[in-house]
Amino acid sequence: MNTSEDHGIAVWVQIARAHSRILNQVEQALRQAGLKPLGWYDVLLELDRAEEVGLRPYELEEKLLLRQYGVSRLVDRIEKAGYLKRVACADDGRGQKLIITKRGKLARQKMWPVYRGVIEETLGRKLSNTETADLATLLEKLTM
Amino acid sequence: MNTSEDHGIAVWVQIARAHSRILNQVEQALRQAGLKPLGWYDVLLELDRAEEVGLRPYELEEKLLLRQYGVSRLVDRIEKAGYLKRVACADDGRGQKLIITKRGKLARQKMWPVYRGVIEETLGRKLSNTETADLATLLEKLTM
DNA sequence: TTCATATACATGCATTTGCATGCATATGGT
DNA sequence: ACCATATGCATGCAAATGCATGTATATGAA
Repeated sequence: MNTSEDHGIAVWVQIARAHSRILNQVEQALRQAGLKPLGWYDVLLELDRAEEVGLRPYELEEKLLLRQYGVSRLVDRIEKAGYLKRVACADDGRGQKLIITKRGKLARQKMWPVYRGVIEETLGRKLSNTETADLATLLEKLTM
Repeated sequence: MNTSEDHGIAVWVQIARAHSRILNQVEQALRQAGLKPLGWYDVLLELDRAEEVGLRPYELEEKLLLRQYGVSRLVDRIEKAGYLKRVACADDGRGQKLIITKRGKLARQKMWPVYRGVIEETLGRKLSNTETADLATLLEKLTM
């Protein structure tokens, strides 16, 4: 009931507001550019980083904080678009490797400037470089 | 392409991660307690603050950053649960006033300690009081 | 080896969301 | 008063999501 605890709620409320605003802007910009939703970008980025080795669905789940069934079906859609391929996993008969395709890399490359543009514009308008850096530091502590 | 811009993306990524984690925790806690989702709380809080005067749906839309159809249907559900009533608007034939009921107030009161508990625990574990206050200040600048 | 349990992933079904559109009243110009 | 346009809210339909459960392989203990 003291001051610091009240700040806790304030932090959460602001996180939720910031998240909502920024996400809306990004999704709208992607949509207007005829591109895929942000979730696709996240997956493609991780797969791109993983190179030809690929990632297991459960790894994606952990990295992106998604639910198991969420990954399963998101991957379905991205696969149908031809942006990734599912390959049976050599050392685990239950599993599979997700590997980005050429077209997937292309798609991610097209999304990046739109995505980045919105973020920089949104944040740049509101915060100085120092404030942005400070904010990043504090948020990292929070999500560690 | 400079350092400050990279922080911008970092800030966004951390906001998204923090949001995801915290929201999951809150929703899970509410669910386990047999309570309604967080969206219901937000609506009930605003209506509670508005007292017997109530709020127009479009005001809720602005306050909570929801879409028009989102409000329309969320209000449908909350109304069906008996937590609010829709009243034709006196000075605008198109509109209506949303007014919280006794049961709605009760429902919000039950949700609050669960909600608050998760937030305080989640944030308290990771940040000092000073850091929490600083974070609140920076985020407020961002969402202003 | 055999069995119990855990892990990886998929899926049926209900609920929620997004998008586009519809309907009714309000408002401002003529 | 009349019309064009704007505002407030609802809703049909398709897509996405949540939850529970199913199937198959893996792992470890006996």
